[in-house]
Amino acid sequence: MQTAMLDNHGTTPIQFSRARTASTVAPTPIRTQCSTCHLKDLCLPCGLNTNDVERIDALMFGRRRVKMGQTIYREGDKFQFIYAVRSGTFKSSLTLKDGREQVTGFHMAGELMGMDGLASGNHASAATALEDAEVCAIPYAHLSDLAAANGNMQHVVSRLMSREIVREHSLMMLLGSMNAEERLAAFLLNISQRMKARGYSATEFHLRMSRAEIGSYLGMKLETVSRTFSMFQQQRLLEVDKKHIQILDLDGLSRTFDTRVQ
Amino acid sequence: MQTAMLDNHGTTPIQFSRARTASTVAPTPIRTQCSTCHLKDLCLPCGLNTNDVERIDALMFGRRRVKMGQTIYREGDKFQFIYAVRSGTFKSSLTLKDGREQVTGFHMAGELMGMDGLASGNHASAATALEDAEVCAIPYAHLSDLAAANGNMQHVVSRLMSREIVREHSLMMLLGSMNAEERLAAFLLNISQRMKARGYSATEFHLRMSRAEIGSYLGMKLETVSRTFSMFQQQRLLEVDKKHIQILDLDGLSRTFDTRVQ
DNA sequence: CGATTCCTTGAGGCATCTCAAGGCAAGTGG
DNA sequence: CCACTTGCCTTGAGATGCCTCAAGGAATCG
Repeated sequence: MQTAMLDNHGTTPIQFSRARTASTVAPTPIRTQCSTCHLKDLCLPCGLNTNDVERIDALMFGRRRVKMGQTIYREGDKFQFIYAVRSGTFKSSLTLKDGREQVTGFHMAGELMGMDGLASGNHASAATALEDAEVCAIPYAHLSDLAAANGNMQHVVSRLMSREIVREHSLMMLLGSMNAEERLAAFLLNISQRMKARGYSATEFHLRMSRAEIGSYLGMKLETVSRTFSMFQQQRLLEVDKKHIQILDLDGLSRTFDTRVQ
Repeated sequence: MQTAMLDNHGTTPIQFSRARTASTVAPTPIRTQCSTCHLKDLCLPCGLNTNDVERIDALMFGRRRVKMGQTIYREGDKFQFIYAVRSGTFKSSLTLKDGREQVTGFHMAGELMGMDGLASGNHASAATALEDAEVCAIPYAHLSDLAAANGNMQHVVSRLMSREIVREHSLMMLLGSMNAEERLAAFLLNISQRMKARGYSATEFHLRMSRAEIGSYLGMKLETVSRTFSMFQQQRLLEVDKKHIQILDLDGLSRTFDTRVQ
C-alpha cells in the first residue's frame, strides 16, 4: 500500500497495475542505422546533429517484423524498449475490466511508442499492429546511458515525452468538450496532417483502423462514427468508401471544429 | 509550414500554438532546499539518494507566492521553469476559441507542473492557483544540466514525465468510456488517495475547485456534477456541504466504477 | 458456400445538456 | 445594519444528441 501510494503521487487519477503474459514477438537479429533511415527527420534522430546520430547508430537497434493483429507489448509487460514505427500502423490501448478496450492512440511511421512504461517499469498500455508492420526496438537503458553522457540527446528524449503529454492534452480537450462531428473532423484533419508530413496525400488516404477503434479513441460508438462519416459525405466534405477516405473540402472540415479550438 | 509539420510529427491530434503575455507573478528571492523540505518524499527528490538531493539543493530554487486566481504561466508563455507545488492547489487548463476553458488537471502539494512546455519551448497550458499557494520554480536548463551529469537524476525526471503520460491515459479512459456517476466517483477517489498520501484524511476534505471546474475536467456540465453529488448523498455514499466532502462509504464509491476499470 | 467480420442505417430510449428559477453566503455601499 | 450585488450551487422541466438494439449488405476467408 505504501509503495502504491508513492507510485500514485504523480497525480494519477486511476491506478492500473497488473501482470500479463510476456511479449508476443521474438526479436529478429536485423540491425538498424538511424543515419541511413528515410524516417530520420520524423523519428528519434530529429533535431540531432550528425555526431549524435552516429552515437545512436552505435546502439544497433534490433528491428522486428510484426504481423497484423500482433502486439509488441501489453499492459503489465516489463518496460525495456521504446519502439519506433518503421512501417505500418499501430494502436495503443488499455483494457477495461469488462473486456472492452479503450484506444489511447494511433501510431504511424516515425512515431515512438511505449514511453508510458517508464513511470512504473511496466507498460501501462498495449501496442497492436493494425497491419503488417516493422518497428525498431530501442533499448531504453542504452538510450538512457547515451542521454546521460550527452545533454543534447537527453533533451531530445525529454522533448519527445513532453510531446506525448501535449498530444494527450489535446485529446482530453477533444473528449471533454467536443461533439461527435467535431471529434471526427479533428481526427481526420490530424491523420491528414500526419500523412502529409510523411509525403503522402493530405486529402486521400486509407484508414487502417476500424470504426470501432476510431469510436473508442474518440469516445463514441461505432455506429455514431459511421453516421458521422455518412453525414460528412452528404455535406460533400468527404468521399467515403469503407476505409478509403477522400477529403473534398479541407477548409470546410476545419470549420467544423475550428470554432471550438483556439 | 515545414517546421509546423515537424513539430506535429509526434502524433499531436490538434495543434495549438500562440504567443501570449508574459508571466503574471514576479519571482521572489526566497530560496528553497529540497533536503529539508517536508514534501521530499512526494516531490522531485523522491527516489533520489542524499547526494543527489544535495546536488538539487545547489540549484537554489526560487520560491514564489501565488495569490488565488493568479497564473504562474499561461498558454504560449516561454518555457523556462518546471514548478513544484509547495502549498495550495492549482488547475491546468487550455482555453478554447469561444472563451471557455478546458481543465486538464489539478495539482496538489508535491506535484510538478509545466512539463508540457518542453515539447515546443512554450507552455501549452495555463496554471492557475485555486487558493493562495506557493511554488518552487525549478529552472529547467539547470535541472537538465544536472541530469546530463547524472544518470540517476535524469531517470527521475524522465519517470516524472512518463507518469504524466500515464495519468493522462487514465483520464482519457475516463472521458472515453465512463458515465457521469463513474467519472465523479473516480475523481473523488483520486482526490481521496492524494489527500491520504499527504497525511490528510482520505474520507473528509475540502475541494478547492468549483463545480464548473470539476465538470470541465470530467467532461460534463456543472449541473450534472451537482446532480451527481446529490445522488451520491442520497445513496449515503457521501456527505456534501458545498465544497466540504465527507466520504461515508469508500468501498461503495469504488464499486461505482470498479466494474469498468481493470 | 456458409461463416465471419465490418459497416451502414433505422427506430426508439435514455443520459446528459440546456434553459430557467431560486437559495445561500460573502462582499459592498449607503 | 440593511439593501443590493455577485458568485456559486441546487433543482426542475423539457430538449436533444448519442446510445442501444436490430436488421441487412458487402467483403473476406477457409
